[in-house]
Amino acid sequence: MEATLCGSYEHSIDVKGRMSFPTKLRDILGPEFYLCIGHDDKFIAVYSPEKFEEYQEKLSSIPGKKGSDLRRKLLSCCDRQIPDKQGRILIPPQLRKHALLEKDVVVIGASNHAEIWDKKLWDEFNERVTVDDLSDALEDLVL
Amino acid sequence: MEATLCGSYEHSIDVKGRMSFPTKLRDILGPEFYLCIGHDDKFIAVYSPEKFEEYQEKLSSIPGKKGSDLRRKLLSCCDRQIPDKQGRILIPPQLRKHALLEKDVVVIGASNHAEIWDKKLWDEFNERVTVDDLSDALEDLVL
DNA sequence: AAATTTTCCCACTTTTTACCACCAAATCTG
DNA sequence: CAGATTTGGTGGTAAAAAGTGGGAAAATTT
Repeated sequence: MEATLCGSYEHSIDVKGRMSFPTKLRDILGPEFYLCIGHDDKFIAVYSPEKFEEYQEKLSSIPGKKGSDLRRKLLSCCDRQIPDKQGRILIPPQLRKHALLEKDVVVIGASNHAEIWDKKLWDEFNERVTVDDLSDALEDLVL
Repeated sequence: MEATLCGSYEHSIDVKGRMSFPTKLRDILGPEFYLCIGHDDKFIAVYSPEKFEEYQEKLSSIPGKKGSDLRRKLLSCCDRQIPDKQGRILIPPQLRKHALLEKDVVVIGASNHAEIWDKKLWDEFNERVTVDDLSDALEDLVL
């Protein structure tokens, strides 16, 4: 079993559109990974090649017009990234726009994938979603 | 069956954010462990890699937006720690904030995990919760 | 072919991490 | 019971790694 992606890391996008990707997450994800549209909020989802493969297969299994529209929409934004020697990646403009990334960003680990958030939006998320609010869901979680 | 984590140990966090982790608990937990948000009070929960794995899998099983919010919220704060040669670990700022850790802390063993409390909060807990108050739950407990 | 954009790499700065040495407390031994 | 030894805890320093800015080379476009 591969290690779990976790933790949060603050970085910033420079004038060239580059951002350094957290070393600890890179160590787990491997030398290359895929940037995709995040589904249930405004962020960029980061998958290892294996996870990306799974993602794609799931997409392919959706039938009809809805399926092909979805594939078009989602896959057209995906981008394979190989960090440079300094561990930086380039954020494509469409994804940057989708996730509303300005300058300061937060990268978080979320078990099988990572997520890139604009810092402001992440701070808002953290204010909006508190551990107390989720406590009912947490009751079953005690080890 | 591995040994039970128990006892309480007073330590303090130095200017660098380091604290020495009790030797007796380290001997049981092993060479590395995970720091996570404590759920039902203000503290840091400490899990062995195996327990953390379980924790993560339980989290992954929660469906829907609530599930992904929960994973985001909780896993973004988790941190894998390997104590240095002196047995010290580094407390990440978010977790320190969550558990309201100032300088003096108490580490307690709680069977399958450990907990890091701010000393003040732990003292308050001990005043608030007495064995007498819990006596009804204790009746079935006689060996 | 010139200019602009993109990619890759170098070097400096800052942060992090690992190690070393000292101090205190507890334990052991004569 | 007292000195000695070992073990655990703390502060500080040095080395390593990560992060950032900038510049040169390659590729692309006009």
